[in-house]
Amino acid sequence: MNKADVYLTHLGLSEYEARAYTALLSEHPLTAYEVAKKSGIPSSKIYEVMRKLDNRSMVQAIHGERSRSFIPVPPEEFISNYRSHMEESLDMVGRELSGIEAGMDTSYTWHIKDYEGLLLKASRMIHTAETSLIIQLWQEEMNILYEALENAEERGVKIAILHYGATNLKVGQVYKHPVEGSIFTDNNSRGCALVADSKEALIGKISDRNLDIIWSMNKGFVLMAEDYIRHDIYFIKTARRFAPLLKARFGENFEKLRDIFSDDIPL
Amino acid sequence: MNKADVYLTHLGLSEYEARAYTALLSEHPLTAYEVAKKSGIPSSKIYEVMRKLDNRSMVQAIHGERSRSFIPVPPEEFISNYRSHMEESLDMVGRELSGIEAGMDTSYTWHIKDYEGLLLKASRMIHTAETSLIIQLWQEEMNILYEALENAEERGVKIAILHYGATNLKVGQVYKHPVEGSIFTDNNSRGCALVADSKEALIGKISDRNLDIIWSMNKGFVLMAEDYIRHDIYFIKTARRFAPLLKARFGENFEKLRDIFSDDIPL
DNA sequence: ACATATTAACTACCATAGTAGTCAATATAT
DNA sequence: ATATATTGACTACTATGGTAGTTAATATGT
Repeated sequence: MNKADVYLTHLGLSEYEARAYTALLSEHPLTAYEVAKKSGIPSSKIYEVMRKLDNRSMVQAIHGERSRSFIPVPPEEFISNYRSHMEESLDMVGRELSGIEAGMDTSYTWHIKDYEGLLLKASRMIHTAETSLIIQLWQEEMNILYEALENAEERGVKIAILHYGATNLKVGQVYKHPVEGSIFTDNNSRGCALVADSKEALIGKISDRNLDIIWSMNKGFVLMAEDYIRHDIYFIKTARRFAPLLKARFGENFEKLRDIFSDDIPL
Repeated sequence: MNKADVYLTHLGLSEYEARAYTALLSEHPLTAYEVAKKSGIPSSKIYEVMRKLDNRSMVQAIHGERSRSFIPVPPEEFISNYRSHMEESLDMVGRELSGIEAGMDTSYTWHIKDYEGLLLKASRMIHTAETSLIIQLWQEEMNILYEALENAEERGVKIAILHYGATNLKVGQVYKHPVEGSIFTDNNSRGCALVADSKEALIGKISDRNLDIIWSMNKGFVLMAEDYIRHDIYFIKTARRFAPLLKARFGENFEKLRDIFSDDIPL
């Protein structure tokens, strides 16, 4: 099974169906038997498989004198059909579920287990944000979410980013964190925090193969997360502005001052 | 199983999974056992079902003192996640298949069996048209395809429509066919023809429960279909312009003149 | 030419996995 | 003790992948 077939099975085709379709795409018209040979599908199975593909309107039988051959729908057409089916179903699900749904939950926490889940949640938050986004991220995640952020900014969402690592971000108000000495450089893990519209927050830690992310709309949690990022930003602004002075007064170790200044984060 | 559940199964959930999810949506948090009661799922199955929903990240277990309860992901989030998965798969399929695909087929004819297939094919043609669309449709299909046509016109596609039945279309150049006496009013069936970019054509007949539609990129076929519609349009224009004169000369029956005038269809 | 392979088209049967459904067998709680 | 909660064992149905076998046409060899 090649890559294309794998993805086709993701779309609901059986392995044989996928293989028959891709085989037919690469050369057509072919008789069922020829498709079997080309695809490695047991020739005994091929008729059933072609019948199913025909029912899905993915192939079309053309009748000759004594043989029946098949041609495939062009992939773009299959894709476009599939998409419109999907959108319709999603639409209906949305419509129906909105009727069922009880008042949204604002107190529980959601524990995200995998990296993909994290990115999905973060994307969704950025996409649905209406007024503000406060974000603390590292390069890796930032790269993935960057486009969504540009998009949000265009919509008029105010964005503040506390960025760890090299940066030349062109979106929102960016504060570069002096990575050295941060709690987040310990043991191969990096932090990650995101607050949208002061309504929902995601916060957690990404280790090499280990995720520990929490999302919630719980008001206390959101407030905490927001302040957590905000304070770090204040600290940076403070440090940036008063570094020489502070160093002179307190030595190199002036982190305790991080929450003294709390005036002008643009939100 | 209610409507929502049916649509959820279309998206790949099992019946139990769908029922458990919707039950949980309508009230949460609930323990597995409570979900079973509420949804009518055998309580012996509910733990397995909840585990699956958990794996799909559609529900989240929250642990209390002595009981484990569940909360659902908000439907919008489920839908948004599902969609992004789908789009990704479709994207990959498109990418992979474009490598496989042999040169597109221009000689075979495609026989469309069901009304849905017709609409899908027609929509796709309208959406991918680049320069021109010549269309002959009745009210029913026109209503469904209208939006796609507006869209095409905005893209700069030239559109000529031969429309059967009452019309106040605001898209393209519209010719209203004097339905009375047309071959298409016979025995409860109506015609249907569509040519895009002079490259692909769809033509056929829609009876009450019977479809007989052919699509092809075969050059002869396309030419034929295009002329077929065009001639009908010429006839209308002719009739419209010279009706009194013609009637005076040939009587009421002047249909044979339909292909004398062939000057100014705007394509 | 006649027997023997090979190809083509198609049916039948089996094993496995997932889902729906039933029936106990235990825990745990009040 | 009795309602509540959880697990396990087992049946039935269906979809899928896989193997075997049947029949007819087409080639091939001597």
